Amino acid sequence: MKANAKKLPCGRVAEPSYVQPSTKMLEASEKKLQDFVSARGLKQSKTRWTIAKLVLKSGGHLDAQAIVDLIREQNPEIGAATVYRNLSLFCDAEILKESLTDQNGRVLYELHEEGHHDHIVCTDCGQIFEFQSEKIESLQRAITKKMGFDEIKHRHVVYASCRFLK
Amino acid sequence: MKANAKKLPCGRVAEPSYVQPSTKMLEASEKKLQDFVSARGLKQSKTRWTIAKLVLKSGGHLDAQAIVDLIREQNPEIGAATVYRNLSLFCDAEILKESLTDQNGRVLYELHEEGHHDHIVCTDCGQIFEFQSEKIESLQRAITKKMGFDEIKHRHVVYASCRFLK
DNA sequence: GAAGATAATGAGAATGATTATCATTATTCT
DNA sequence: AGAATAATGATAATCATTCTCATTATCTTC
Repeated sequence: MKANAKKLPCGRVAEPSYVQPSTKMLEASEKKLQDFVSARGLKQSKTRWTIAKLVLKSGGHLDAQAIVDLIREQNPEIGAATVYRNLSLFCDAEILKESLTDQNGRVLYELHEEGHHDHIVCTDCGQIFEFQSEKIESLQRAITKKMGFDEIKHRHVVYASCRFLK
Repeated sequence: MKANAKKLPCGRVAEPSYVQPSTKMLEASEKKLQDFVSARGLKQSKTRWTIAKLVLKSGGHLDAQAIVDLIREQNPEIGAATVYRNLSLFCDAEILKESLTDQNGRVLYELHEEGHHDHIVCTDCGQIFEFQSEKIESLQRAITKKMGFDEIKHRHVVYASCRFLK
């Protein structure tokens, strides 16, 4: 069983392509945020860094509410509005992105990494898994182009079950 | 230019695969709703049919609010809550389904037709286009299966622009 | 076709997530 | 240190959706 494979509630093993962000990745994101703040003439804020570090460390795939809870659990003095404000700023800074919606239609945030991937949302255990397929991507690009569009982004989410019984 | 092709705001022509629902389709949906109501021991309601007919005729790709507006424009006496209640019921009855989210994350309803298709949302003109690719579908099924999941449904949405200038 | 049972409705209250407001605090620059 | 202003926290406002409840409409049975 690979290092990042996960034992599912059903007993089977799936291997989420998602991996805990590396130190390198974290540092790159922090630098990106740093640069963004400088470029816009914003100020350094202790609170913002507290939020950023926790969000990055969490690895993403959380909705706004879950992030608010995560932050406030350890920092009850930080207001919910501030968390929302910073999530929005993090997306502008491209260290986070809103890239899929869960079963309930809530947007999930994830780390803004290079390289595109799509998602599988497990409707039983709620976990998010990732998959990549260059074939699918290129087919999709070809179709989109043929129809006269310039693709900006896409969301390809499979809702699937890892039921106990087949 | 084909019958159902649309001239886009940018001047180019795209051909939405979506076609105004046929009489046959509408009748099938109405029968389905009829059967659903009977099977559940619900009652015939004039209001419900008013809503159903307008929604089906609209062809879908509208969010809940837009549907509420559509109904109330012609039937101000119908309450918003009733529209919501019926949209939910229509999904249970499988004459409608929630099958994609627009740029703003709002769920769009569309007619529950046989045969799956994916969507392109134009970020300029807001129109919804459909595409089908058996190749993409089968690749996706294979990947999902290999990862140990049973696919329930998927949402594959391309957000794309038909800008005036390339 | 009246009576009783109950589904359906409309109005408005309640909810829940997100955004806006505003006075206060923190940061940066000079 | 002082001025300028970004950032914050608390809370009000907003907005879509859901819930409540009294009333109305529909269906069944006789």
